[in-house]
Amino acid sequence: MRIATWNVNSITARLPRLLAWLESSGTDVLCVQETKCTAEQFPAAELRELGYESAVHADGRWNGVALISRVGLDAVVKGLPGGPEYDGVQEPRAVSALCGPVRLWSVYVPNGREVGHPHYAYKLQWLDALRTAVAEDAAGSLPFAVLGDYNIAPADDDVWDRAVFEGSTHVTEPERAALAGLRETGLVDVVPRPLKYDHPYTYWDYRQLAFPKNRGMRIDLVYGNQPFAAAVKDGYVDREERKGKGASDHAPVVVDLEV
DNA sequence: ATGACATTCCAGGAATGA
Repeated sequence: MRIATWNVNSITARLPRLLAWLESSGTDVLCVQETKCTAEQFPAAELRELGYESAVHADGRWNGVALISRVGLDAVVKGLPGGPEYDGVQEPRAVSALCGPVRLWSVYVPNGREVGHPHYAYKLQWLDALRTAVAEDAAGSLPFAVLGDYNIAPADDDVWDRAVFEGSTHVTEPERAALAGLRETGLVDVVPRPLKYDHPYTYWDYRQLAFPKNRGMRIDLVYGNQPFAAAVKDGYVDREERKGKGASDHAPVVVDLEV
């Protein structure tokens, strides 16, 4: 069973690439972030033609998450239970479902903008709510994983130049402590292998030739519980999908399971 | 360097991203 997570940066803009990639990669379940569409605009019909069902949690131009599966999509949960509000609304940043033998979450963790910004406090609150929401399944005996754009580089080695990120979000101690808190529930960081160079970066800025210079970050993560991690046979970052015109600024992270 | 680049909504420019 092949599962993957990919921040597509607009599923509408990425649709031709998404459909082609689903077929060429043979992905069974894809966790999507930043759909940037309403639920009505989501391309469920095009995906159904390829044999995939969709669970969508989206409300407009920002955020939006989905699960796309051809191996079942049951017991769908939309939204983060107990999640905080930003500017009075619960943004669509989490969706969960049972996909065949494994329960998966697709999450889009708030960016945080700047250290000290209200969005940064919101990011930490959101991660705390995520920990509470997944704790029971994380400690359970069924395979379970939380995949998505965490907007945090777990270690200094996960950014191309630590000095460049000094004092900015994505690398601060409180953000990394929130990730450690998630791991304390029983989740482990399933680190993919890079297909080129020596760091499994998953994001490269569109500007200043960041991708060809491999100035990237590893911020798209697969956090699985012990039964999930034990079933992992392989994992890699599909950097080929970051190439060329019309690419997202994130590459898919692919994980193969033997379940 | 109030940037770069891409996307959305909406009609030139703001908002967001990391």
